[in-house]
Amino acid sequence: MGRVSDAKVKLMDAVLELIWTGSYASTTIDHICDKAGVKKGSFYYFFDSKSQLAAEALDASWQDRRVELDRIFSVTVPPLERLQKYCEFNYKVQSEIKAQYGRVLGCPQVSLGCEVCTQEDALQKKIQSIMDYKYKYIESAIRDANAAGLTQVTDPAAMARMSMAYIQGLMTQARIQNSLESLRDLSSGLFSLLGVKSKEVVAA
Amino acid sequence: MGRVSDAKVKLMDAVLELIWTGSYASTTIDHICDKAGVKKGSFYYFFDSKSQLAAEALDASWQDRRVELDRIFSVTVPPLERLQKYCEFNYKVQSEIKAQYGRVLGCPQVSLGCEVCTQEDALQKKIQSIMDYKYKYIESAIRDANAAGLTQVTDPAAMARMSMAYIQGLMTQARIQNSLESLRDLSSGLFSLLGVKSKEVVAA
DNA sequence: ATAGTAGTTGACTGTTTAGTCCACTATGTT
DNA sequence: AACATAGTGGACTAAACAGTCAACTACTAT
Repeated sequence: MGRVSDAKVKLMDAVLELIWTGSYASTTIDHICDKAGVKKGSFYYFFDSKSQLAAEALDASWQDRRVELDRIFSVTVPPLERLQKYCEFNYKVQSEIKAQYGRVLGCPQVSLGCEVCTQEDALQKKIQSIMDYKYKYIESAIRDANAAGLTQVTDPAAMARMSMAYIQGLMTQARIQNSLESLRDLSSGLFSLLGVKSKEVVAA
Repeated sequence: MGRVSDAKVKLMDAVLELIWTGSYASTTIDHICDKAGVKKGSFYYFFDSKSQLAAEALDASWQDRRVELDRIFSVTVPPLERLQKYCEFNYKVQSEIKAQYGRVLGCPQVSLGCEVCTQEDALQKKIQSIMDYKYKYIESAIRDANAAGLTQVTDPAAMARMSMAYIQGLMTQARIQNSLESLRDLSSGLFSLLGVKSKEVVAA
């Protein structure tokens, strides 16, 4: 009953794009509404604040991304190949983003998390929980690689965080430098970190 | 001639602290002036804009940091020990920051660079140039390690960037999680990345 | 001691911002 | 057809914001 609307979706799309191509604090509610083609009255009809919108948008976007990660990290794929594919996937995403926006934009969780962690508690917690999911993909792949005798990682959880730090670090570099170069060969560093020789990876 | 002033220094200190503990865009000129105990008229007497102030402050702060890095990366120190000391230094700095502010704040260049790179060109270039200096310390240590037969890194420049990505990635994680934990053992991952066995490091 | 100058002050402008409010409109349901 | 209701529009307020300016003050070189 009543009229139907896609304003909510439009606002969520707009806020993500504005934050990613710019920053959280520089993204105003007016900008979001302009970009979404939605009036402020409608904004406040659906959301209480920018941070609530951002949190919901982040969550929705993560639900989409999750599907792709589940495919990449399928347990039917050999563990080191999962990591290899994940590196390639990151490169692919950033290439497409650069083609679309003319800029490498890096990891949205890192950029946003880094900016708001001291100021927006609810958002920070949302980002933290998304990151925790991401660690689990890597951690599980490492455990499986250990089980297959491909690695001898003593603390897979800690190594998963290190691995993500390495990947996210290069993604952040890529954003700051606006260059895809350092992302081309993401996996070789990752495998060094895991103590895997390149030959073993090719074999796997 | 005329009266003397420390307002410029106070403004530079204030802007760095506000950006680091918060973010660039959320730091207003009024906030900076309040924190520095300086009136806005004086701000505009010394600086044209927030971005100019930030760039000068960043540069001044880098000149201080440089002295410490020159000591840590002294060529009289064995190359792998330099890297070890650099990791320990990063941990020490973040510990002190956490003791002072109640938060881990990570690397200021990364946080700021990540936030402003799509919006503030002059600032972005300043940050880029500081980062380029940082890469050189690592790169040189890697070359020296190669020469000493401690590593066999084929592209020291690329590996320096990877190494910094790893360190900065963990620093960013530490900021987002507000935890020093992942920084405790920064060096072991770094040495894995470089293909060095821990025993060789201890020996060095 | 005083003149010239570097630096300070606070009041001022206009703009952007978040957030409110309510009359209005479109749509599914009966 | 008309009612109930989900969603819209736009005008409004108050606060925060960047930036300006001219009168003022304190210092130092002579």
